[in-house]
Amino acid sequence: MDLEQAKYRFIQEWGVLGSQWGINRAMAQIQALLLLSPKSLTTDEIMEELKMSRGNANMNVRALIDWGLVFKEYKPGERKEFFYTEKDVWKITKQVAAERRKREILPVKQMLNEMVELDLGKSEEEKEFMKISKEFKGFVDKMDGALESMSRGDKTWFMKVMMKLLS
Amino acid sequence: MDLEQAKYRFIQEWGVLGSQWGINRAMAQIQALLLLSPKSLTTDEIMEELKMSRGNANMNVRALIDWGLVFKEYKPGERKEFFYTEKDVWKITKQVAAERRKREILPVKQMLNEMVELDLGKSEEEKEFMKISKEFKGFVDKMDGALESMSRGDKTWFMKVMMKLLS
DNA sequence: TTTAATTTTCAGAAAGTTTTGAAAATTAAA
DNA sequence: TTTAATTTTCAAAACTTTCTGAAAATTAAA
Repeated sequence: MDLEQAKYRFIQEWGVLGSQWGINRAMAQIQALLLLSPKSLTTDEIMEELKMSRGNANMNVRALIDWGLVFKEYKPGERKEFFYTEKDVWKITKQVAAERRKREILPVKQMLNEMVELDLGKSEEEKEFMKISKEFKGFVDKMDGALESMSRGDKTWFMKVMMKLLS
Repeated sequence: MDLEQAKYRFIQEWGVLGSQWGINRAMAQIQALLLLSPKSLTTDEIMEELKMSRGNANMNVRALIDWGLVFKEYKPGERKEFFYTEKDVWKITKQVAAERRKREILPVKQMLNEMVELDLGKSEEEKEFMKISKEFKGFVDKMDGALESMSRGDKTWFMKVMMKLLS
């Protein structure tokens, strides 16, 4: 297997993983390409390497920038924009955790907060609803705390929350 | 907000969360419905409550059973099958972690194992490829170890692996 | 200023996923 | 055995997401 084949395999696999995690394939592939590239790349190079349209490349580079995973660079004498990615896998993880927390956990927390405030509990069904809502709220709050400390990079706090979560 | 509205909101929100995590909406909604129900439900009740077709209900109940999250029950004198779900949120989490690990992490681990075995390293690009592959392999292996101990329910081991991951 | 390079946007097309509904298969009661 | 209830399957339809490509907007060199 030569570099081209290996790169292709890496990028494909990363794309599949991304799509299973709610990150679109093109976005994951662009990130993989930038990860493997020792230098920053232009939109045209991304298009060429990944065989995708300008629109697609542009939109997904923007999305990666929004996620705080990719950065723009200007080179002296060059008109085009160059893109590079964060390569520290732990920083990437923290960044993704922070973003997903904001986008996904927060709405669920909000919903559960509304639920536990309700004054239901007459019927069997209502009792079950309140019970599950409370249990889930407790869990989601702890999980969120763990994620929050993780994205803050506070290891001690993270371990503490994890211990609580596990007990 | 009465029970019906609250239930509806809970189920909808759970469906959205599911779809962001690669679990399809119907599957997440069925799980939510069963979570909130104090008794086990038939396919017809699921269809009725969630306004979905028999085919869809059947397929997704099967999928939940495959994931080890839902169980079948036969009631004496009843012809129909009744379904109920695991309600312990921590057990659910472990189960999901175990399944996703099997389905998603394993292929990536395998790919990375192939990559680090390659004998590349002449050009700058090849060096970068090997470097990133090795770093990612290290990270994914540790993450996988954490997940594995989590799904085994081995808290001590989980904390140990997490400590390593964080340092 | 023009002009040319580059980036962004977005409507429509393509691709992918989910859902339906009805027919086929299975199961168990009569 | 029938017969009827129930579950499963799957082709086609509906829906959702992603992608393209060309036009519009922006940027900066000439």
